[in-house]
Amino acid sequence: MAGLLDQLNPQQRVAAEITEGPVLIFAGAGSGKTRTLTYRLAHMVREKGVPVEQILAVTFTNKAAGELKERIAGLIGDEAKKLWVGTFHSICARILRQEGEAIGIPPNFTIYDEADQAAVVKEALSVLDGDSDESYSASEILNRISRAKNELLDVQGYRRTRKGPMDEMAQRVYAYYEQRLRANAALDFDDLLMRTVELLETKRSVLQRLQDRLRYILVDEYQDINHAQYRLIQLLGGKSGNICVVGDDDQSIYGWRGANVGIILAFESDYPNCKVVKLEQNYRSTKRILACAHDVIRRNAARADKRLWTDNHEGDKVVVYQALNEEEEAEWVTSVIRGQVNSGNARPGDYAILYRTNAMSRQFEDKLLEKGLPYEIVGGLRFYDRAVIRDALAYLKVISNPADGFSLRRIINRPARGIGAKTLAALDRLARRENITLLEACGRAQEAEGLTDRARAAALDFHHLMRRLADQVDQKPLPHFVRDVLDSSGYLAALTNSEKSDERSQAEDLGELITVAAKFAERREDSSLSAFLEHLALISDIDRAENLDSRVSLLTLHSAKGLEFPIVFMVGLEEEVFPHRRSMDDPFELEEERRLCYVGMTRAERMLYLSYANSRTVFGSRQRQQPSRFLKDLSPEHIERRGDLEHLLLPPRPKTEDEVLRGGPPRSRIDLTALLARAKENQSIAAERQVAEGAVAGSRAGNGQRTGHGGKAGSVSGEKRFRAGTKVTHKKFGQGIVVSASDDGEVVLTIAFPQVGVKKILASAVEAR
DNA sequence: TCTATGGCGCTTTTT
DNA sequence: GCGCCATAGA
Repeated sequence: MAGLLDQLNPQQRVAAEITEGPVLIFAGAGSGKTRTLTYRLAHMVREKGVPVEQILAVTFTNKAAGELKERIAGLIGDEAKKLWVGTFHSICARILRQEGEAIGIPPNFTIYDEADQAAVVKEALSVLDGDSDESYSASEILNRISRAKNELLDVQGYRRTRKGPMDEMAQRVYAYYEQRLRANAALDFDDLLMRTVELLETKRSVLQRLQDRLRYILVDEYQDINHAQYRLIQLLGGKSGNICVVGDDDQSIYGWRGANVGIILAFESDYPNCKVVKLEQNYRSTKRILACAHDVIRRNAARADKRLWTDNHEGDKVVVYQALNEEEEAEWVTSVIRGQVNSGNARPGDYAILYRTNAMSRQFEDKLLEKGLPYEIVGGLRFYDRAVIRDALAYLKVISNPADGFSLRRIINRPARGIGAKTLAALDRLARRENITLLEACGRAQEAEGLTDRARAAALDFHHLMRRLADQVDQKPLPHFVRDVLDSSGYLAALTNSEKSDERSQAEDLGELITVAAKFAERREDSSLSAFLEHLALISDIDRAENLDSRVSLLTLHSAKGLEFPIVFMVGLEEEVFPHRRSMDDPFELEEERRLCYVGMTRAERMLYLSYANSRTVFGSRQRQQPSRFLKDLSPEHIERRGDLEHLLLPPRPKTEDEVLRGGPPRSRIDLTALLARAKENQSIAAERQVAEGAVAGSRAGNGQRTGHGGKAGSVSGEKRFRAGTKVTHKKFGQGIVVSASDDGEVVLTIAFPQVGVKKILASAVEAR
């Protein structure tokens, strides 16, 4: 049998063969990185005799961890199960559950997510900043605390680095915040890393045990790690020195959350005896796609020296589409998809629509639904962010960790039990005075001062309820227990019996949570409540996505990292959208935006479409947009421009005196003849679509994956069939031409009026002529 | 104590 | 254009 590594190209092979000592692998986009790592690990186990349990692999997402494990299992079989693969956060959580007590962390600690963190910071601000008239934003402060923790700075350390009054306040909040988290036996995301480092730095025996056990360490996406993560790897790998890191500085896109590209660039000086391997052959994209991606990234100054190349086909030109507005952009994107799917050239699962911010997903979702295309949205309005779900989880968190007073506050009066702010304050005073938890204070409510008998009884009842539930936690399978909690707390009943339909739909969300618990219990060996809560805290949006292969994927550019799709649409390529407004005044952040653009483009295998809109609704008002600077970097010979509207604009006529005074129109006028031609183009697309809709009618309802979005029935445009190109008259704006029509229960037409501009108008307000 | 209303600020990106 | 928060009223 030929050696495992014969399956690799020469560079990949080198990367896989060097198993001892520090190794830095620069793996360009689409260079077969996962394949190389899979073979590397299989080779270590199979041919070098490395015991599987001595290997630790760190990936960026849980999904990537699962995939790596699966692929290795394909080469070495069941032994792969013993491999420890996970994200930094999940690995640290596991270490701290097992060993954290050595530094005072109880094993049942709760993980606070961003919303929990914000609640603590807000409390801190109201306590510390109560009388001052300066107000600081909680998110800004939180950001600073997070940065400090990523830099491994505790409150004292942070004090030394602080500069302005904001830091002064942040440092005071930080101190308060830490005290509250500890009192509630809670850790935030950053603590998972920081406190693991603290554990390893202060408890030598723990460090040694881990170093002896984990003799081979592999870190993926090394360009996106922060200082705490860097230190962690340094500690764990400190004895064996077998540290293999993989990354691509051109794909570093998490600087905003403390990641530091400098870390990967400094690896060679950190480990002077390290071997460096570059994987530069791309197997994913066409020559043209790579050329365009290179056009964008080459403008960044600080890059490691490398250049991606490919043997793949030249491919089609990259399409750059100029849309009228965001709605027409979505219309175009989805028409192209519909057309290609109908012609049998592609399946919905081949497509990804990538955007800069989650808020942009909406138009695309609407249009996909309208066209009967199945889709899956990654991220955005998250299931676990819904208030009901957070409440339900708060119950579970209190049961799992009775010290968690923040979660307790959330639920103590939900459903209403007559425990309001006043009662709570009295209980809180008692808890502080007696140095007990808030839950214990409920149990000793008779000692609290200034409470009515009714309030005391309510607090005692609540305490009794939580005690009873806590006693049952290990007696029943997880999904049963979750149901019991929701039942006996009265929470589920209160919603199920509600007269309000939105509350009944919340009850359904709770049902969904029970399903999630059931699935979790099915798949996991450890299906304890605390394992469940940890899982929920540490899975990412992308981990939850299950149907990216069979549906049109909608996701942010950030979420797309590490993925690939045959056909990619990058949308909203406009100044202030992408590059984002908040990045535009900082050259470093601009470089990161550019890398993000590069990451997006290199996701595409066969075909890449880039689009931008002339105008877009931002915060509810219409704005004129300029094409993104990234588009200007593309070589003309590799792109094909479509939908160009510039020539449609005529110079504005001079303002009348009256208009000057009122500051009113004119703006640029639109060339009606040219627009008509454009509208006809849309019309033929629309006609094509109607044929297509006939074919898929019936399979339309319930295509969308995201719950909570009411599915629309398949009406196309109401009784009056307005289509693109129809000439209409409006009593105020005069004559115009329909550009597109949409149906949200009411038919809304986008109409171009030569004198007035483009307006959205109810179909009922115009006459066809 | 709970609920309805209006004002205001806001969106990067996520483990 | 929407969701959160503060405020006022029942």
